[in-house]
Amino acid sequence: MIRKKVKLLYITNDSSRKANYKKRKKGLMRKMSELSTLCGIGPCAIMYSPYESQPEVWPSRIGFQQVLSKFKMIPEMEERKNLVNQESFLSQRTVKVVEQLKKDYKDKREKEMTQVMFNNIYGESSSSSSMVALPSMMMVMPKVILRTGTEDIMQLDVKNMDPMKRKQWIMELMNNNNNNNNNPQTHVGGDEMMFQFDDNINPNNGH
Amino acid sequence: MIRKKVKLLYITNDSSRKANYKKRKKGLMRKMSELSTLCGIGPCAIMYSPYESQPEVWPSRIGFQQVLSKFKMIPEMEERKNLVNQESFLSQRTVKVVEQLKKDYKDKREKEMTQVMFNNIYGESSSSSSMVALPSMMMVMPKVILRTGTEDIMQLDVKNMDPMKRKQWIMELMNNNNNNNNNPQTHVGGDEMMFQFDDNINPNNGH
DNA sequence: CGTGCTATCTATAATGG
DNA sequence: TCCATTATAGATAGCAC
Repeated sequence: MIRKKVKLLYITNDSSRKANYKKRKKGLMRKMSELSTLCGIGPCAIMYSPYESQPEVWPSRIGFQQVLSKFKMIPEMEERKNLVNQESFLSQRTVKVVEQLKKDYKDKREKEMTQVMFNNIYGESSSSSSMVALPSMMMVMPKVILRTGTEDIMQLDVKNMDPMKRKQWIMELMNNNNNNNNNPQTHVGGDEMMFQFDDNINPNNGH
Repeated sequence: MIRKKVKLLYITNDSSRKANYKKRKKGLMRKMSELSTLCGIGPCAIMYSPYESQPEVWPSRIGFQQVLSKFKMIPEMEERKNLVNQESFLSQRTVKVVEQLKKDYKDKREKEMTQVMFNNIYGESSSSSSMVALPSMMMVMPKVILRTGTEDIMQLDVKNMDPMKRKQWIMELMNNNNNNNNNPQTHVGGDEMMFQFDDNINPNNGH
């Protein structure tokens, strides 16, 4: 019998927490199953817990694999471009630079990452050290991922970047946090670039 | 008002199915969030649907990757540290710096990301653009994620980074590929830094 | 199409075995 | 520790707009 409404806090009691976990996991899996049936979609989930040696995977490792294989690490570039612009997460200048980089590397990166992810996950059982089994393309380092928003991820391969672009990008990165004023203008002067960003975003959607 | 208990069958009516999907997806995400909070675990889910151009991913693409990384390969942090060294993904110096940064920001970042994702998901219903409803902390840019291996992700908040560390890190990043020799010295010249990159990486792991 | 409502169904907190 | 119970909190189907 429920005595109180849920307090959304970490359950400190070990056994209580575990019991709660098992109950809710069951409910969660049922919900996923229902959603799958009702709407004909293929959701999947993973849960790691200290209570089980193996991660909970739904609908199954096979189903999981199938869904994952579709997973694209990089969303539509066009959509993101607009988003970045509209919300002014980056200055126009940065957007310009980054967009160019994205255009250059998008397809290549997508394919590589998807493939690597796939291999990475399913190479597990056959090798005790999967890292060394990774495709050689993953050996080139570093990669940099720039988050421009919650879901807005850009993967930039610094190594394979054009030298000029790389320099540009890095300068952008380094100067990004220097200023809090509202001047969106970017002073670009070759090797002496100054970038100014506005950290105070004012979404213009009225809420 | 509910008129009948759910018939667990595929909903043939398109709009009804979509409406059902959205409602249940929201509920599912909430349940996951609750489970995450209550039990301190890191579940993740991905949903493909014809209703959205992008797959729904929870807690985020980043979180998704992080959980996936556990699912598959990443042994322990210590092992990875050695692995990185052994395979010369990064110079000794870079490893050192990066490890320190990870220690400094890991926990903070994780908590923020989880919270932000939760808000993002649940701000959805009250706003046509959930992105702008994100806590202001997400507005600070950029974040940099350094991939030191397939799944080895470090999230560094460049803006909030200590100035010295930021500089250090960035210099490391920029100089990472300069030398395959063992000279850890980095030429740092304040505002007049020189950037050099060596595009020909030769991982010494033999393949 | 989406949002809000609410009667009704479902999940589950606390308990007992 | 696990399973069963049960009353209450929470999720949501159908409808109005």
